[in-house]
Amino acid sequence: MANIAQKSVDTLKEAILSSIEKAKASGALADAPTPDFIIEIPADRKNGDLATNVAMVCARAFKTAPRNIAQAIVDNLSTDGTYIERCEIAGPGFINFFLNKSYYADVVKAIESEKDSYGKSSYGEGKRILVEFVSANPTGPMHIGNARGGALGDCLASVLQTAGYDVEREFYVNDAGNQIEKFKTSLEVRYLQIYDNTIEMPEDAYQGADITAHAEAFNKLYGDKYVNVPSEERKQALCDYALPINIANLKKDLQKYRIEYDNWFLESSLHNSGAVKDIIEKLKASGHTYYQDDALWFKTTDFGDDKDRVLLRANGVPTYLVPDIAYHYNKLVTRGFDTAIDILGADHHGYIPRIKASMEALGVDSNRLDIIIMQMVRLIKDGDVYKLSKRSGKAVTLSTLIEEVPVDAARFLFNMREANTQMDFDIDLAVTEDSQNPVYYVQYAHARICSIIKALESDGITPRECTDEELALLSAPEEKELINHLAGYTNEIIAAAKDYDPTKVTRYVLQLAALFHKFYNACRVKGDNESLTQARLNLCIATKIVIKNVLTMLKINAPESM
RNA sequence: GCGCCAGUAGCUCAGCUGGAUAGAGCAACUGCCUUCUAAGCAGUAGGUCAGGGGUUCGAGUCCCUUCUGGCGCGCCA
Repeated sequence: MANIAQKSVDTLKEAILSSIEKAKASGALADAPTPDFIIEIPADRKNGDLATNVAMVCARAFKTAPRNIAQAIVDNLSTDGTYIERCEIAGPGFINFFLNKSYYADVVKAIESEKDSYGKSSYGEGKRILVEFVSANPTGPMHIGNARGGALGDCLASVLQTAGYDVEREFYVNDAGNQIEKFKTSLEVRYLQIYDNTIEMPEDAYQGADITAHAEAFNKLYGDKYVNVPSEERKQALCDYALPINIANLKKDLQKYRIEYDNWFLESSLHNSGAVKDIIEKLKASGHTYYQDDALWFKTTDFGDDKDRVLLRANGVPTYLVPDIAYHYNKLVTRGFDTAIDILGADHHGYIPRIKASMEALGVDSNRLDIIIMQMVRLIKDGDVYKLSKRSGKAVTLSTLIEEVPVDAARFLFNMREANTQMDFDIDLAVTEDSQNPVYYVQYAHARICSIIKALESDGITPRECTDEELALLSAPEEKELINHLAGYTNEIIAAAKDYDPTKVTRYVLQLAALFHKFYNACRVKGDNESLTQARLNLCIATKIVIKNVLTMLKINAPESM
């Protein structure tokens, strides 16, 4: 798990620090504490491969002009043990550093020796993280927002795994509570309507065609057997029939979308085990509850929420909040995950303070619960907006989406936009098989590399290990930039894990593909110089490994030919 | 009214804890295949970073304010 890019920064930082100490000892710099400074990769390569602002941030502490400090640091700098070839002072006092040839050689060698593992790190220290995402109601099909949440959640889980966390993926099945009651009532009405068409469907019931289909299928199996039994018995029979089918369909659709969960956690299990009742007692014991108007209230205002929330209605029935609290308690305490991540739609953002308050009341550090809010998606087709409405019954479902759009494209496009920005998903773009579609741009780079390797092979040129001197031949700007970008992969994964933002990785691989295409056009692999050909071939292979690793992580195909 | 998210090129969006001349892609225009995949590359053009204040060596980035858009503000989930 070599991270050459990080090593180049770390060794440089040490060298700078000891240079400053040397300068202080000789009196060239004032003997004051050194403030924290950064080493960054400049946007413009003319400003070096690495640059530091150390001289500027020290100006005040050392009471010296930045450029003079920079000069003192450079004068005392020893680059032994670093990847630095030379440096220069520029602008208001930046020190710019240029990497030496062994840096580039080491990067290529590290990728080729680590192969599938390149990019992995131990950043997460094996901490256990539970990522809960989609968790769509089992009362109906999933919609387009679930497609975004699915792609983001699944890829976030993969990123965290790659960064060294112990990750589990989970789907929370709301198979209890009010939604299910509504589901039962809707099924009942549709079933009874088969025998008596004067019965009316309540306005707030599920109007979708899937409910009617369930009722008809149920009727085929049982006929009028459940027409003249008590309502409760009828509803239960209908639900026992339809709910498992719905859950199976959720699983099937998500599998097609390449999402496999470690756990399907049933809300009903929390009721059956008594966990829901327990949690009410625990909350009462915490002293943050009170009775008013016959209802039991949770004083979330004690924890900064803007109003208190009802736990038990006046009729004694718990609100959704109670099983939800029990569920999160189960994640963080019963099962002992270090961190739990929920991915929720923007319409649930008001929910964050109350659920965090509940953890605090129960003595659980609410920082262990991270909630990612995902803004809404609009579906665009033929330049028009497809309005999403679960009510209308003509909502665009996840399964329709992946019938129309290749899964590769859907997963890639949903992973291009950060979760907290609104997004338009353009169906026409997703099905386009040309350069407008970014997923093909990346896949094309991979296929192109495979093709080069094959072409060389048929000319009798097979890849072999290169010496450092041979790899040092990779000195064209296009080659250096490509290698630099390859070197940054591990840190990119770590940054994505740190920010819970898998979309960084998508943009990373897009940039990688662009740099490869530039390299391809500027530098011919096959040539008269055998050493150079081999060095470039090795660079191609390293690039191929990284593209493949990213796409595999995102569960997108990396085709050998296109 | 209050809260959350956003406003950057014609369009879709990057811009990491403040750093050097604000970047990509698409669309438009001009070039590049007798040699490894032209689903590619090179170049041109395109900007008051929504408006206004402030903080400092330095602000797209931080603070205040106004405007615009999305989403919330239930004993629904």
